[in-house]
Amino acid sequence: MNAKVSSSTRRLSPEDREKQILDGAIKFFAEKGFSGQTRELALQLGITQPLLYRYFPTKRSLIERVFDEVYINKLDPVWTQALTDRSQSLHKRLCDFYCNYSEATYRNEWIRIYMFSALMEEPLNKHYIGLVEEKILAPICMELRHYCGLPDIDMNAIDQIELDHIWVMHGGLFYHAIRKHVYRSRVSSNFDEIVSRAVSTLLEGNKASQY
Amino acid sequence: MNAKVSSSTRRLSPEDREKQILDGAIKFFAEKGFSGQTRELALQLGITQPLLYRYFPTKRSLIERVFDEVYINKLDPVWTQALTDRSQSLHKRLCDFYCNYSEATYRNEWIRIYMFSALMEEPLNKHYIGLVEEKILAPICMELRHYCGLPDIDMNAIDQIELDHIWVMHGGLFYHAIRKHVYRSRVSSNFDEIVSRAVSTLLEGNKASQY
DNA sequence: GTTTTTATTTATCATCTGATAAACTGCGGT
DNA sequence: ACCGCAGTTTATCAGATGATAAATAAAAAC
Repeated sequence: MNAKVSSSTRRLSPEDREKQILDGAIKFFAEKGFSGQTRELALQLGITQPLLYRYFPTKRSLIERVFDEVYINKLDPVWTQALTDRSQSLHKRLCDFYCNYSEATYRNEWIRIYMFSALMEEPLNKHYIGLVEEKILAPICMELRHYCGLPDIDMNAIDQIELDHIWVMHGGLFYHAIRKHVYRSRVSSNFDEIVSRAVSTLLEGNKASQY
Repeated sequence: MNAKVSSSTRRLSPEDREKQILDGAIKFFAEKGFSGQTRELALQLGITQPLLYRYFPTKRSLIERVFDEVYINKLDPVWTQALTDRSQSLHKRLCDFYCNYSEATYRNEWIRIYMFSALMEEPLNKHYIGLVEEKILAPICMELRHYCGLPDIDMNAIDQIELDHIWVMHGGLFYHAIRKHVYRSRVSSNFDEIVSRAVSTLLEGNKASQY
């Protein structure tokens, strides 16, 4: 009558099983947070709980593999280089950048694990913030100055207020992803349009205001 | 030699003890999240764990009291009314509003508990978002239209794109608080200045771009 | 086809954790 | 000074939870 159900209890190669566990763990911890229990994760994977410990010595080690997997190479140097390529209009550069960037990072698992890890004081977060300020926000500050006809000065001279001003747009766009994946609100699906308006507002607003 | 240490084991009136537990629970859960343990909370309060259960029948009930305590009456109707008072400049109205609003809500416990509860799918969050859109963002949309010389139309006609555009500034300012209290980054302490710049950028940027 | 290897499961441990009951102790009333 | 009420603690339970060891079974080796 019931042929042995194909999927669940199949024997996998270690590589496949490890990958399956890791992928499942990403989804699982993104949903439940890191206090989610190993038994529930195993159930969701269709395996027994002790099998997890064949591939990962501790729950903590699995969580750290999750971090590695989710946050490696998501910030492509090509995008950040393109930010400073003045042969394109700044509007286009910023729109292109945020479309690429959001594609890679404004994803359900990425956003939720990021917020969980930040609340839990995981070092991951502080490291990433430093990267964002250095590779994205500071360059945007410089380009915005140039766009507004202000003198270029040394990168080091970018002060906290100026950085925080750019953070408002950057954070505002990031917050769109928070609303979608953390709050699970209904948000406009046309993110490109949101980006385009935010960028226009930033550029025209700053040109008009001239701090 | 050791006089009985004064503070810890003092007998309190039920009202005082309940308040002490509630206040302690707010700080505790804001820090550790709702998976924080009752024994650790009790230790932090300088009382024993079973005493918690004299004042709150379950851990869950304590958490719900924490929600009540942190989120009641933090959105003063006076502020939102002031948003639409056209005898003041829109710039001043928005700055005043965000200074008041941030004073009340961009606090460590508020922000952290809010993010924890959102990740945990607590209904608190969705309720609050609805309030923000209705009482804050939609009115701002209307005022911004007026400021840009666009025709006032029915509130219902505000579409998702328009709302999401305002969300970028609102979320960007909120994100400043996330950076401070969740990421624990160094942020500029002069929040009024950040608000003023963000508001100017929004107003001038939209006037210049005219969607 | 038998043996060997190893992926997977069953059974189990030690500790943690929310919750309860009984014992204890400080304070007010008489 | 004694008694009784009520705030607090000690002792403890039952189920949960991360982790381990032994048993099982499926694939590989011969």
